[in-house]
Amino acid sequence: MAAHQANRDDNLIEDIQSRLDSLNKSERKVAEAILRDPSAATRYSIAALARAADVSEPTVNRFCRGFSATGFPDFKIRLAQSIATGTPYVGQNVEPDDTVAEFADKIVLSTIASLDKARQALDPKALATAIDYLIQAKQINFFGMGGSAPVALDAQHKFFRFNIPVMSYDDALMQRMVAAGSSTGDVIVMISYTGRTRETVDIARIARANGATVIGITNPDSPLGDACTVVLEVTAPEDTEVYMPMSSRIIHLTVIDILATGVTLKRGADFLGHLKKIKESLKPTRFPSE
Amino acid sequence: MAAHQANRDDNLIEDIQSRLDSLNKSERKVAEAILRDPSAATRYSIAALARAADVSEPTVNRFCRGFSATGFPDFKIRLAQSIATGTPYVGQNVEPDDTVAEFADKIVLSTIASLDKARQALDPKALATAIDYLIQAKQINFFGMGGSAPVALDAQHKFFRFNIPVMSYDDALMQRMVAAGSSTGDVIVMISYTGRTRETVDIARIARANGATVIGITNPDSPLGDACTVVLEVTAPEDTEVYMPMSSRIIHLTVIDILATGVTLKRGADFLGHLKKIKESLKPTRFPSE
DNA sequence: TCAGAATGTAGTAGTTTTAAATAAATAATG
DNA sequence: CATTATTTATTTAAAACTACTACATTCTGA
Repeated sequence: MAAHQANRDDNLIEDIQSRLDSLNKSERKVAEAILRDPSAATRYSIAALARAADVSEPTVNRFCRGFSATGFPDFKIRLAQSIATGTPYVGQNVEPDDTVAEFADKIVLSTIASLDKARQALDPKALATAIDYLIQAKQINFFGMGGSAPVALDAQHKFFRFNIPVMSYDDALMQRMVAAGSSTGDVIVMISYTGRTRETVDIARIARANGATVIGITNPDSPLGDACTVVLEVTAPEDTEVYMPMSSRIIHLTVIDILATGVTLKRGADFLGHLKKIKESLKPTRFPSE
Repeated sequence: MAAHQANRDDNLIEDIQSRLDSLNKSERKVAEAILRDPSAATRYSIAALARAADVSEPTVNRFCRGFSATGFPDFKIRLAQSIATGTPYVGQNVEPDDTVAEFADKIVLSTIASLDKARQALDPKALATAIDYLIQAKQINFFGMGGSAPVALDAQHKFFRFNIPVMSYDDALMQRMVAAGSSTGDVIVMISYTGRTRETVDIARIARANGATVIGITNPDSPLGDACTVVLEVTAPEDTEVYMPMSSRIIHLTVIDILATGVTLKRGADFLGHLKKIKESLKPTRFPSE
């Protein structure tokens, strides 16, 4: 039952952009006027927007209905909602001559936007299944290579506090060895943005052949996705322009947070005491909080 | 008349909550009606909201102006904007009996909220300074202990692609040794959530005594903050209830992204070719993207 | 030229805002 | 302590504005 309910708060601005081609002359003028400065558009009256787009008021109204709003005010509300998440810099990439303040904003906002997308795409059922496996695990291993290695390490840190044997590996050889030596009751969490690294897929297959449970934090339509027991799909943004993984890792980390929280909750309240003890063990190493 | 002002894109819902006490009877009724279901409030007309709050229309209008809106429609827009970021679960923590879907949403939304806060708090000037130091660095070292170790590792991965000698250390002893062996032209980036770990502060002092530049990604009002050449302040949320660092790491990573992007941009366009080459070198290890 | 779609005009219904009037609350005075 | 004055809060009612509907006009392509 994937059945993710009605994409209520889907991003309106992106919607407008993607439908730009299929609009007729006047409506495109409206679309362009809005995209020129979306946040200003939320403050316009229908008359003001009509003037800005150089069309008549009913055209604006028709445009709004075209995006399944009941009318102009409703459209403005939806536009406003999509702005907070949907970035003031409408899906704009970092430009070479941006100021520091500008590109810093762009980066943070695009990260926020991808988190929001991930939120809508995450499947609670798959998460619940993954959490169940983790709770019952005899031993947990996090595998991540390259850019995903830090994510795996982070997961290790988090789960270490749970008193379960947990390790992370960033090296294909070690991963292969661990996978080969695994058995029923072991859980291996594989973190990969593309899900297309050959080694990774091999390793997942080996682990499963040995009876281990493999949880994938990756793209669901990938060879790795197919090889996993459960896939936590992370259809992350493309990150195409910049040649570095950016938001994907952050989404992966957030998924780790969710898993860790799920385990904590399911373990029950007494367990919180254990976490507190660990936290307090760190106190002597710190300066007092003035 | 309260001296509240110009908190432009500060979270309106939080604002309303925090000012609840300082409102008079009727206006509080309005506030409560809105908080009862903020997203419904965005769809109400002034008459409907007045009825829901059991007051007259002008009262609602005055209420809106009290929150520095020009009127009711403007207020609704701002409310709508703050809903996207400002979480449906208005500042709520994860509860033991939340469903998976619920707490997953809460975690993602609170992460989004802290990113947005961080965005407003980040100082572009400090960022620019840090980027300048990084560009001129002979060598870069990222130091992070415990929960910040993965962040340091991630930074190493990112900066490795820049062709600068870069390392990361998660171990206090190694950090101390590297700091002791550092000299002018070396840049050390210290990542710490609290900025109060004794060791960390020591290490920063040693490094500076040797002429190295120390960039701190940490709390600015901390001993570590004082010991740094530049501080990138990250007044992260408290994460108090759950005994694990959550959003703080993510903000740290985002700051790393910003620094890396800044370095890329300042290095100029020809440098993008270099990044592309690295990316392409990974192709043979992958399954084709069908 | 004509059908059909697209766009615009003008009037109407609906909503918000303003301004003046009333009610409530607080302070001051006998 | 009661009564009145004064301020503050709230509403009623009218004015201003905004968005919507129905119809007229203008385009477009056959």
